[in-house]
Amino acid sequence: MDNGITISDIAKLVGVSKITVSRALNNSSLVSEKTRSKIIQVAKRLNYRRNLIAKSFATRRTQTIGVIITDITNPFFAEIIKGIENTAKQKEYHLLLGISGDNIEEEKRCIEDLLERRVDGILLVPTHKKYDDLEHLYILKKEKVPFVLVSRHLEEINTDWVMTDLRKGSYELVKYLIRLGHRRILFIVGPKEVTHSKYRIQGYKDALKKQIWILTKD
Amino acid sequence: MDNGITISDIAKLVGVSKITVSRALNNSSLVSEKTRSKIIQVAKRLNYRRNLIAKSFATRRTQTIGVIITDITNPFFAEIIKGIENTAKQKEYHLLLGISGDNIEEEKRCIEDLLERRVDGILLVPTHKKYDDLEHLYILKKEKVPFVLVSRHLEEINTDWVMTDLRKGSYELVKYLIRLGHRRILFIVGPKEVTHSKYRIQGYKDALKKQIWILTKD
DNA sequence: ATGAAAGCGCTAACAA
DNA sequence: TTGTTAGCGCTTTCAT
Repeated sequence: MDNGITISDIAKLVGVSKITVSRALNNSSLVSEKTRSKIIQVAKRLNYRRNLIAKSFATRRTQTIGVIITDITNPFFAEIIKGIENTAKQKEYHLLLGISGDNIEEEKRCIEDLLERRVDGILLVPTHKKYDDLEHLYILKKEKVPFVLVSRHLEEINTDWVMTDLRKGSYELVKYLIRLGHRRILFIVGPKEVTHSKYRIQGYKDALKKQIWILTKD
Repeated sequence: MDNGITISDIAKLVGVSKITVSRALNNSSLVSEKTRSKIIQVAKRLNYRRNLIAKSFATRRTQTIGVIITDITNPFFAEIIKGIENTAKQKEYHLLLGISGDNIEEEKRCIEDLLERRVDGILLVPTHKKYDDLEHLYILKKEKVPFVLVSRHLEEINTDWVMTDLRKGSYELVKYLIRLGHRRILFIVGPKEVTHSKYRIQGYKDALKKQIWILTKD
């Protein structure tokens, strides 16, 4: 599976210690340019490939962030993943993917999995189903796992979150229709106990309240 | 980040050796039921969580498969990811995600990343752009990394691959139109140097050759 | 600028 | 059934 070359092999060939090889390969300033270039040269010749598992084990950091979404088939989330992956890549981070299927039990399992795998942090799109069991999120807080909620915000959990401005979105939408001259606007939303729906309805109402639009046309 | 509990802690508390704890937690039959239940009980009490990094390091297996796709925004690939994740989960495997952006250099980088992270295998949707530099795939072969090509097949690389039957697909498509009575059928495909297009054109021609359809109607 | 020793948390191989 | 020893490949700490 791997070619089996480790820093020890390089160290022997170059005639230095493992740690010097490690330093050279990690751009530490504690290595002379001469030894560094020698080391890098040998590393290339042997097709050395760092073992990130060993590194993670030693440093206790995985350079990995776990991403849990409800449904990758939803273009909205696909787009989000794309964005995450893009900036993660720039920071040399990797993505461990979990799909909850919008199911609370599965969501919990995903989180446990990611913790076992020692991700450095978690991005979570929580289930949209109503649930009162927030234990898994409290665990994240308690164990100081950095995490941010995506696309849904839970009042009870004090953590960072990102979300589209739904209220403003539907406000703009309705405003647009009003400007076109429409007066009787039917607004169809999802289940009204879901916060998303509430925000949207709010925006709808906002717009209706300002029927002023009809007159001003900007 | 983690709660810091290791099998050593459990071992001390229960009064057994680490390896016994390890065995108990891994459902080995080399532990008496009595000790096992004691161990599991203590593990639960301490909120023990296995360190999969340490395990991977020791066993040299990560239980992770790398998936490289060109574009997650494409519903076709999103659907594929969903399927992969679904069966991976059942086998207690995890997905490390790479997005190549349909770019050969990025594809190479993704592969190198996954190898550094010591994935157990790779599923690759290769770039659809024409390229002659297959070095990275040869490396996979040489180092015996299990990998399978998805949605594109490269003649030069002797490996497993999965793909939709494009030829049959467009054959069915055209056959359908013919049966409806259409005679002059325009067929629009992508760049014709892409194998995908070739297959589709082939299916188109297949159908035209059998204009028999018109008569038989099944 | 370089190195020696220890350790990260687990499992493999061998004993008992 | 249980334990001992060693080791996975790297980094950390402390010397030199």
